[in-house]
Amino acid sequence: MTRKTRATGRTTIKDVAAAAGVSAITVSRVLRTPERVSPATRDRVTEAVRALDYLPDPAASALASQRTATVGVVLPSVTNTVFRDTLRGIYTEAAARAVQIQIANTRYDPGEETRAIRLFLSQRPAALIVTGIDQSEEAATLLAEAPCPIVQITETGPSAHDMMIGFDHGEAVELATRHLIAAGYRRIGFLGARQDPRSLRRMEGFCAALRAAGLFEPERVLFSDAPASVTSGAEQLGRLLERDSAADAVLCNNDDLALGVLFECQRRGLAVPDRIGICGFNDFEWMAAAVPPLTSVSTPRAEIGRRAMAMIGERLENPGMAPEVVQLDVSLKIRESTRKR
Amino acid sequence: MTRKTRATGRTTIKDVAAAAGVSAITVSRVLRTPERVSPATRDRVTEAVRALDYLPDPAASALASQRTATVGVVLPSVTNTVFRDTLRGIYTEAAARAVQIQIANTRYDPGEETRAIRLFLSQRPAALIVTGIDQSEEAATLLAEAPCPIVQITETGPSAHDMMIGFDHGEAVELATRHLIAAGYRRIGFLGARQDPRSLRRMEGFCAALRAAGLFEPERVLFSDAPASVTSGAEQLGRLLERDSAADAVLCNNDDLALGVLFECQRRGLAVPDRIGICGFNDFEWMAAAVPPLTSVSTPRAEIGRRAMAMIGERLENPGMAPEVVQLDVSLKIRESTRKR
DNA sequence: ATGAAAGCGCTAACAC
DNA sequence: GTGTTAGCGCTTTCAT
Repeated sequence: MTRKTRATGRTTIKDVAAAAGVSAITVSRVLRTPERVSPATRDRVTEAVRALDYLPDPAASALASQRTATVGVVLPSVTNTVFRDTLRGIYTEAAARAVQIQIANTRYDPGEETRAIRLFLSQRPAALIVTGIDQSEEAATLLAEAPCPIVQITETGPSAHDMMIGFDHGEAVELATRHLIAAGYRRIGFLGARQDPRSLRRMEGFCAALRAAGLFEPERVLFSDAPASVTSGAEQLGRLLERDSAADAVLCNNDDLALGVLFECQRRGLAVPDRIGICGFNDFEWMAAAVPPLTSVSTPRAEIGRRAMAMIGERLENPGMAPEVVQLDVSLKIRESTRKR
Repeated sequence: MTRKTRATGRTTIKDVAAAAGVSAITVSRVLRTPERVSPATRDRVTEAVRALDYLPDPAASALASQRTATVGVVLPSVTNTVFRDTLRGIYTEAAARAVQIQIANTRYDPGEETRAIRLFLSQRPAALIVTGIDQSEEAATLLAEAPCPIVQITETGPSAHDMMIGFDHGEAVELATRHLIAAGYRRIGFLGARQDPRSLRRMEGFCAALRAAGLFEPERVLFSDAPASVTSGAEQLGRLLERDSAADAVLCNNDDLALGVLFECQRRGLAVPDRIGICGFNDFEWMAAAVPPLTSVSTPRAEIGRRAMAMIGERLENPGMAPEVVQLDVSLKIRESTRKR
């Protein structure tokens, strides 16, 4: 016995092959391309797989085929409700296909994003989903050369690496701002939290709409360093009113802030919508349930996740496909909080 | 040239070895156990790794070593804020260690949970994190025989598969219920959403506390089929008041429901806390910011994630370690919503 | 401290 | 439609 062997105790494809009286490659074919195997053989193999409770080793498969069934998802945050909804969409669609999801959390740091992309690519993912359009130069190069489908989500823009699905953040906020102006508000403030690229583009949409109406006033644009929260929304309303005690509406860069603003108005006895109008962004579930119901920009977060995954699925089935770039619509949910009398 | 080769274009450990003038195994050692390599060799190899921009192939490594650096996390939901916070804790701690996270979303289905555990185990994870203590018999067997550390999170209980970290859900709600009784409420309702095992144990804690005080009334216990939401909290308050128009407090099985109850009270002009007392569960950020601030049971969600990951790290470094079972404390945040005059 | 050889479990390539 | 053979890139084992 000079043979050395590293027995792992694992049930392997050879065990199944032996049990079914075929060769290993036939088992492999039954599992991956059953249509290329005769029905009789297929049944025997299937039965042996079940009898032995065989599960293929994904590492061996990845090594041999240079492919995995893992889709890497690069997100700036796993905490943020926005991405939570997108993730839900991704998981929903992934469940239908035989893919695994692996998430990298970059904490809004381009360096971490680049590292995550490198790491994912070293694992030969089936596809990659990355957030936004502001990758570092290095990351952009990696993505350009990547041998797998790439979907950029959340935002659309020029020069897609491959596929893209999202909406125009600046335009979405312009829409909301024009609504506030049309509703009769004149001294409108903007409350923002973390300044990621999409927040900034939303702020720009706000400024553009007000400038067009001759109502822009930079001191009414506030950003806090803290991540968005209900508490910080309340605080920021206070700061806005210190700067302009006659401010009559706020566009909140997200709904946590809007809820905080509502509470602060209740605390100070400021009537919503007559004294202060409130508009949020994202249309989280509580906006419609609040008293009064709060106007918000409804964003297709789950749909982005779902369709990103669906686009990947289609591409994997049909690699020749032209890369899609999908621009989704947002809709403004006008509710009582901006119905000034 | 009859040799057939499946050139992948990838930079491999052999390329690094050649560049550094050593053998492949030495490169492997520098990467995994640098202390066993002489400093001079180590430097040459490190330099070659950088020069060639070498990243090891995790699939090849997994196959050869029968190990991966992936920690599988089995969660009933990626949507629920509770698990979002736990995930944040897991990612926070994982960033410090060189592990990847892979999440399986079971949608509260024991069958899917079992399948997810089987699938993870077929990938030889570095460790597994599973939610709760109610695994199927099959899953329990798999976990018992698993060759890697296991942490059960969110809840503690008897017969841990291995390690455990969580808190006692029944006791947490008993605490809150006793507070409501002590605050002077007598006709207390319970509002619940999805009936997962932990929700049920919380409801039992509620019932136990009321029975002990002679105040239990089954018709004041409500569960909805819908997942927890602000909207459903508002609806359920309505249903509770239909059943008992003199109900004077609600214990909400989570904070989304509590927020909905607050809004419904505002809508109906029911004074909080004097006409209706409100207590939530989890202490989400908005509870303290609401008007009035809402009492809630603060649960250590992020800490559970963080420490679960930390326990895994310690165990991987020191496999002899005795399995820890950690029971964390919850604390009741008493706020104005239960300060009846 | 370093290396040679073998093998982890699977699939690509080619043959029949 | 099925099988043979080699090899994916790494690490284990054993030797020096």
